[in-house]
Amino acid sequence: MDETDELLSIRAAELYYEENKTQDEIGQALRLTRWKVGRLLAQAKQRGFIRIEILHPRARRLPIERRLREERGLDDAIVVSSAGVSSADELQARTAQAAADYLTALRPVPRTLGVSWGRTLFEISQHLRSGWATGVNVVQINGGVSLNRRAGTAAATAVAMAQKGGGNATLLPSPAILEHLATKEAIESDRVVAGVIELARSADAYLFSAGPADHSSVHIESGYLTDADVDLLVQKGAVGDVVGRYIDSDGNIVDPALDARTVGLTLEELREGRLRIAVIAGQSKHPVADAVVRSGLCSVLVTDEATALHLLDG
Amino acid sequence: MDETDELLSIRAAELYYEENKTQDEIGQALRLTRWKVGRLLAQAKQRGFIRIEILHPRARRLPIERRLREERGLDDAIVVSSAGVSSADELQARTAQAAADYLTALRPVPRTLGVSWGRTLFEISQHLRSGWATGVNVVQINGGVSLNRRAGTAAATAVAMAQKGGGNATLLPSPAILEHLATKEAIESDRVVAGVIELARSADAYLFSAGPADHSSVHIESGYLTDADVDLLVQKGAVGDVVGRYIDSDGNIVDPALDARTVGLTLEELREGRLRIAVIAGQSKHPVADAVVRSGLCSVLVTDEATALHLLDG
DNA sequence: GGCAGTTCTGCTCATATGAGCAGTCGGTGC
DNA sequence: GCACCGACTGCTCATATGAGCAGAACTGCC
Repeated sequence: MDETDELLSIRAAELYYEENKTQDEIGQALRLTRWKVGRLLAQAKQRGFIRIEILHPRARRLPIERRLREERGLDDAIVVSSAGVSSADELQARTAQAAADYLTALRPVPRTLGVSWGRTLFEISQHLRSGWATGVNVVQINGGVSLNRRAGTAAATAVAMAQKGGGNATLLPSPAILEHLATKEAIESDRVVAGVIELARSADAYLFSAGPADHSSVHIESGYLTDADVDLLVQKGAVGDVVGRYIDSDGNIVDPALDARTVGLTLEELREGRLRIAVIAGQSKHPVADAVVRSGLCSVLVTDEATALHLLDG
Repeated sequence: MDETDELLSIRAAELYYEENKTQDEIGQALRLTRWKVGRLLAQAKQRGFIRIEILHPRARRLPIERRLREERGLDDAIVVSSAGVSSADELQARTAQAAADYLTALRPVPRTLGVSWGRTLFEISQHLRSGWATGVNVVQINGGVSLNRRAGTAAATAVAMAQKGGGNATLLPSPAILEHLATKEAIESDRVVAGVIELARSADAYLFSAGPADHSSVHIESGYLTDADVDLLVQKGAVGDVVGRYIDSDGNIVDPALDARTVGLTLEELREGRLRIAVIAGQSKHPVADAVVRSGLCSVLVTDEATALHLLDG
């Protein structure tokens, strides 16, 4: 296509998309046949001169979703558009909304849903509508957040999801990480705790997020780990955590001793679920998102456009 | 339109614009009739959820051009798109290119073109192609820039335009502003200078830019005015200069004494031209652009999208 | 200059889309 | 309970658009 044609295709595109003229009218204006105009428009599109964006908080990017399914072997992918997003919080909210939508539309409806906790999960629970399901029981799959100053976020998440879904919540009454292995083993052998974990193993679907391995981690905020602990994990290759367990970029446990003191489903147990929905958004989580997807921890990913593109160009 | 329909229209838009499905196929996917799909798409457009941008350095914004003509009484307006522009320089270049395109396409071809000088005009001269016209004579309409360190820019502008247009340049051999009124009158009574000005008065078209009234002014750079002079002009209400003459927001001369020492066409003489093309781009020139358009100094405006929108919401 | 391969052009025809209209539904006021 | 109004639905029909094709024009090569 020569320079003249390129310019003509821009003129044609202006008249077509901004002035809503027909290709025939454009032909008359530019002294071209309407077929030529059609071809110029096709070329303008094909060369990427025309950008069409859907500006809406609920807008998704279907082509990117398809690529994630095809190139990353996911069973499903939900990618929210970041067009017109001004803050990281807004992006997080959009992603949580999309996750809530996905859960609501899920067929068959899971009878038991295993969930982790954290800011993302809490937000999803808030975006779910009452009646999003009928009779969904929610069970926690990893140890809770009792030390957190916003106490009860973990419990509130599971309870809200269950209530709005017309079912019951089963909480895992245990810290996330114990100081001593013996304590952890004692807790897990407790009848109640063991029962919850057993229930969690049998869940129809898992819903979890992932945290970045940096000082903003909830484990630091909750007092389970110190800044120094996290620095050490990062040195060992940690990119983030999933259900409280720190993984490297291949999805392997970084620190087996620490992992042994962590209460809840192990990554192997998690991987045995047939439907494993990860919800991960935001720049800081790009590395964990990559690890989670590459290592097959999730079968379904809900994420934002930038994160999805990051996963695809790796 | 209720919430459900809004969401549906977004889903439909995704399938239509991103997946290139037909409205019929979308209907099957979403369990709607194809007419409903068509209506949803129409509403999505109408509510502004669909944004179509033309990404190209030569792209223009025709609807804004139309509004400028209709609401600001311009004979013509050229508005370059700022979609995908990263720097002020790039925007300036796009605008200059558009001005060059406009000149090239101008019919009837002017036999004599009166031009001012400055960065914008120089850039236009560089963007013009050899042979853009056949036999256009170019005449300077205001005093030159001999004190400038980049000496000869003003002359180079006029000469390049004339050469590429197959005609001759007539330069105005005079400073822009004289220190004493007597000197200015002496210069203007010089046979050569008087002849050039006479020629300028008879030009078929004028092409000029405008400068902001701030310390970045070319008059300061060229040594005709000091920082203090400009501060004083601003205090008196100056928003910028056109052909070397400082105007307020109504387009009136701010300082008649200074104006009397300025060589070249007066604003009244400029206004008598039938075709007066102003090329003004960039954030810092919004106030002058406003004054130029409101006071009818130009009949045609070449500008950028942001400046145009500024003119329209005043 | 002539020839083969390629691109470009203007067409026909099938399909996709938008305008306009009559029937239907759901709510409202009496 | 019923007549009325307005909004919505599914249609017909006219128009706009894209696919595909045959001939024209142009290119490089001998």
